Amino acid sequence: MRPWHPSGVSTLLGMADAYDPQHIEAKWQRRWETEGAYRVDNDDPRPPYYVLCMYPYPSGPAHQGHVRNYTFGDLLVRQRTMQGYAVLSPIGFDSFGLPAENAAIKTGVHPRPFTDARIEELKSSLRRLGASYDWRRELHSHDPLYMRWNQVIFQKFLDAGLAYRRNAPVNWCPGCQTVLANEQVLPDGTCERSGDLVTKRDLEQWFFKITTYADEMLEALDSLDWPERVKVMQRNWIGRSEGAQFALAVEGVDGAEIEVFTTRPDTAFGVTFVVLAPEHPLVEVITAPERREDVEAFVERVRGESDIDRQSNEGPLDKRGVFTGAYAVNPFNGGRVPVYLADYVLMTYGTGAIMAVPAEDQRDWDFAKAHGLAYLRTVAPPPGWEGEAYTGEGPRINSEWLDGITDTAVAKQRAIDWLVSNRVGERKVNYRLRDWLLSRQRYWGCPIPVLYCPTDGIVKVPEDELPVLLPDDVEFRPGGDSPLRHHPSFMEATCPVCGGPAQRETDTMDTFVDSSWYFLRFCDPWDEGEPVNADAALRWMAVDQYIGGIEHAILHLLYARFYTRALADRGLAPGGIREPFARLFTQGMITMDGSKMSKSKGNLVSPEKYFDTVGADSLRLFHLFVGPPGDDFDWSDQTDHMIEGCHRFLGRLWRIATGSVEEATIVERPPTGGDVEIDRQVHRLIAKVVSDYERWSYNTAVAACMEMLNNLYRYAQSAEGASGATLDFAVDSMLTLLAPMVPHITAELWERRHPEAAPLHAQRWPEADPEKVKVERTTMVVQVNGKVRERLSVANGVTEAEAVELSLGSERVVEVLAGRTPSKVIARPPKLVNIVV
RNA sequence: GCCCGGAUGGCGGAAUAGGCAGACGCGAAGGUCUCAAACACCUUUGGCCGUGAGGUCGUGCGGGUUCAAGUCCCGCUCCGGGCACCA
Repeated sequence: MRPWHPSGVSTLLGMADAYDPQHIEAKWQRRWETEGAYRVDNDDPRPPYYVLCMYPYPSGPAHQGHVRNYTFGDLLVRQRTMQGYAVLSPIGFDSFGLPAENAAIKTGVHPRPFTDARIEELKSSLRRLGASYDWRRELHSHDPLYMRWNQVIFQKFLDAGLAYRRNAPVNWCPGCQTVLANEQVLPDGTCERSGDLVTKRDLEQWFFKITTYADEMLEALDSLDWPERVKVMQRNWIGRSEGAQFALAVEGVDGAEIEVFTTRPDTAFGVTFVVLAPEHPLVEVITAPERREDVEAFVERVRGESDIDRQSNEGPLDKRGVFTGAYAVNPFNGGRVPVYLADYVLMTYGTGAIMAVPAEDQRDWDFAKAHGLAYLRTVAPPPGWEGEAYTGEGPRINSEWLDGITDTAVAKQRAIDWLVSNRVGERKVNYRLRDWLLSRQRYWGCPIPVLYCPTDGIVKVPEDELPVLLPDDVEFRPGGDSPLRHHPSFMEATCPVCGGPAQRETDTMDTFVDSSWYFLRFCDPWDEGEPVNADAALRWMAVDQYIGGIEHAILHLLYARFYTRALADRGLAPGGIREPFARLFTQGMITMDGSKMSKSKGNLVSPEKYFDTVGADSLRLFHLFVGPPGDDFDWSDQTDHMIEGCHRFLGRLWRIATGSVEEATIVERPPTGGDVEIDRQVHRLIAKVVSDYERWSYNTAVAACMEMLNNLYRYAQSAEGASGATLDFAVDSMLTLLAPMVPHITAELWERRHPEAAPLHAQRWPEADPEKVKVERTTMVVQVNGKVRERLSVANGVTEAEAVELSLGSERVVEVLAGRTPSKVIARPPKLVNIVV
């Protein structure tokens, strides 16, 4: 059916059925899937493009945050496909994790069927949204095959020393009944998941040596096309600091040396005391007998403090430290300085001991003051300085061979040179980043594939026995102790080395392990010989566009960067692949009354009811239109109205594309000025939408389409009527531009208009004719003293002289000037002339 | 404390390179169609003054640069995020 009556003047009311989103959305979803429209093979000849949204934790039907995330991703998939790329668009589910296990404890339903049901619900939502994936590549982290590779990789890391086990003070969440990585503890000392106060425990735990890559990951950040704030967060988290490390001998204690790390070796002549962390192993060795009682009481008190107490820099400083009675010798000048303990010195950073220079460090100053300790300036403050510690630039003093040097960098270098040549110290770089604690004392995760043998120690489960699966016949009890610890047939094993009885590891892996390499597996999820197929990875990696929430700025994104490198260096992925995600986009959160939507708050707004009423296209359009994709959006009473507004727009699109606009007049005629103007507007629209898509400005792209549609209605309803050819070109162009945003309605309308042509998703992305994008005439603003007084229509190529002449000659300007002579005229043809009097 | 980001009508937001502030949408008011409603459509919609033409003020606050500032500079306020005894 051709939409416009082919001859003469006609009114086309009631020629077509009304817009019925439910019907057409189901139809096209079915068709895309049976056709495999978004399947892509690894030998596809088109240029590759990899789009990935962070795979979701399956918590049931989608919420608005999912809708937003997957709409952005789907838009890009569809647009790049129309642009001629082979687009890899996989999806999977981050299906291990605590909520399923907590549900099991509460209801008795095993996590596996529980999780599988939630996955089906979420998949149904994604399908109803119209998101286009290569479903053949679907991946679940709890799939035995994926678990197997997870375990193989773990063992390779173990062989390489990248995974290791040690006893360490670790973060324990009483709510989750498990340990947490540092990254999972919020700044206020609570668990990022449960909100419970995290405590410290000494436990044997598994770690990944992420610190090996600290420097490389820090440096490579510069090369990533990521939001600057995410890069800043990662830089801070890695926390590189350069300095020196050296030892101070302890007076009267043979062999006892205190290693300190400092970023200011240039101030070492000003050391007036040394401070150890209360947990420092030397404390017992060096404490003087007469100080023992006080020191032990102090250590005991600090041990009982939570991390938060310890890190809150309140409380009187004289109570936060204690004298050990020992003295250390400063190698720089032989100075004898007292050794203190203080709770603010952390055993986990640097060497657990610091040299204190009160004159150049405010903390040390405060501590010195509270304990009546001396200070010695080694950097001369400027004249008239009345402050306390001075951390600025100035000439060195009281520092023997450093005296007179003003440049801090030079002084540091000299100090380090001195340390090295005298063999008392070295240059040293320290990081805030700690190794990644990956073991979890929970059931619903990937088992760590090792055994403990009384004779052979830690032994890998033989590869042909992998994966170590989770037993199903387990009992979930309140209190949260891992059911694996109460499952004899799981725990009892045979040592593959000696054949004797061994005990199986009952800890499972942090679920962030699963998500640290899934994007590599997607490249070839069928490979049965190795976790990552090298050819496929070389073809698709890195992910060209990764899309997800800002909440993963550190956790997931840092772990994935580590894993990619670690796999590459172990030969498990091509060595050239260092960075997993070339471009990252972090979309804003959907909030309600300013706080995050969540099941527990009961403020979820289900997308399902919109699918059932206005349809997925209207909801998608709303999420694209409502504001910049990177900004948060607060859901409110008004939101439904805005969604209806988007639905209204689609209704108008439907009517104009099916030729059922009231009082529209369509004519066949040689092009008039009005026809040409509409044609030019369409080309400008194409150019705008294309550039808006590239700069993540979907809201303005939608606005431009709405404006165009308004113009088309005015055009079609005008007295002169619309040219059928012009209108057809305009409508077809709009359908193409809108296809990535609202795929169902556009596909349906395209099919109705062009039943014999290829479907819309197989059409080429339009290109604007640069000649037609150019503007011929512009409205030039004429200002007098910076105030707009007149608008003149001028040719685009108007010269400066012409523009000035036109402006000064305009009736209105003459009137406003009222005889005054301009002192200055600024002309910026063809946009603006400003006359100054 | 340090580092990022932000503040524009009643609301969400636009202004991409210093050059027409408020695009587009929502809401509101009035109207057309209808027996009525729904749908749809039309008009108005930053404040103040003015019947009108028009004038004037206006982008968190105070200064500045410029012919011209939401945009640049200096100094603040408030909101959001990150880091924080890290030696």
